[in-house]
Amino acid sequence: MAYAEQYIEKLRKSGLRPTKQRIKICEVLFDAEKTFHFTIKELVKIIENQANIKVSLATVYNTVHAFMKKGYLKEIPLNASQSYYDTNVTHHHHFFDEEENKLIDIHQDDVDEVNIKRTIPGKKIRSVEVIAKIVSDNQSQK
Amino acid sequence: MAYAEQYIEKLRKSGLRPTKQRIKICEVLFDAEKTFHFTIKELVKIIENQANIKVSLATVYNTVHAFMKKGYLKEIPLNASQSYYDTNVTHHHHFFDEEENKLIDIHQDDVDEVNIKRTIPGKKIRSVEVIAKIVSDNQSQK
DNA sequence: TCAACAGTTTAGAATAAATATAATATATTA
DNA sequence: TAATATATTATATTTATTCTAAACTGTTGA
Ligand SMILES: [Mn+2]
Ligand SMILES: [Mn+2]
Ligand SMILES: [Zn+2]
Ligand SMILES: [Zn+2]
Repeated sequence: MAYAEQYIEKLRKSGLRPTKQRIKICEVLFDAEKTFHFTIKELVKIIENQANIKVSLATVYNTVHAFMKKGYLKEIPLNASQSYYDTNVTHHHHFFDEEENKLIDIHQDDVDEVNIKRTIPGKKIRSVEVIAKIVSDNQSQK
Repeated sequence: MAYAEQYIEKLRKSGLRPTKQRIKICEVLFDAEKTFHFTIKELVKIIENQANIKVSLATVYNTVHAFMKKGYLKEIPLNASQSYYDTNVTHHHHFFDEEENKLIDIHQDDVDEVNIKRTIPGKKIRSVEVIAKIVSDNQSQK
């Protein structure tokens, strides 16, 4: 696996030693063809399914938090019952399908720059995120 | 209190009988000069402070949920550890001050209409919300 | 007016996400 | 490889939220 080097580097840059549990987590998170959104529970399930290695919840939480701090993962605030994470750390926005409970990326280029005319003294904007909630369009066709 | 009528109507429209606990909750939520953002814990504390009536957590949760369902309150997704609610149910956006953990309204007029060029087949957009995270601007003055 | 009923309140239990703990195990390094 | 620092894990704890079921209250129509 030629990717292992990259994972080890990501881990070290996150202040984490490369252990086999953490490298497994990296394989799931960063080896994917595409970026994806996940909850901790889903991540644990993926690891369990594709590995013969057991990783404790605590290790998963700690590793995910370290990657977030470093910017290798993003948290998407959606609802208060559970955290959603994103392996796509580029600046982008989201559709949230309220019926299927699923996040869909909207590329930055697909949203005109959000222009906020108001400012707060002494504060600067660090990030701007758009969440568009979508539902089935049951409009009868004209 | 001339407002009581309005509260009773709001409650009835939400499918709730007007009880003294629920009217108290209405007083806190809808009698304010201004709209505000709150967590359930904060709401319970406000009620405790300004009333000689005890309201259980379950009643607060149930009433808040009924008001949300009816559209008298909105939930603001911010982080997964706790729900934030908003008594401002008009279409608007938010700054989130990451240092003070505080939400600040951005009036709809202060944000140019968000133009999303991408669509999802069979789905329509129900709402679009912008959250701009802000931090102290420690830029040295030129 | 008031009994009967439907709906409400409440304390406490249950659930579930997230975090903390501390003993054991592993990675690093000299 | 020995010594040290760090990681892993099972388990406990914390906390937000929801559920439960018994006691209570608002409503309604006789
Ligand atoms: Mn929620
Ligand atoms: Mn929780
Ligand atoms: Zn995304
Ligand atoms: Zn608001």
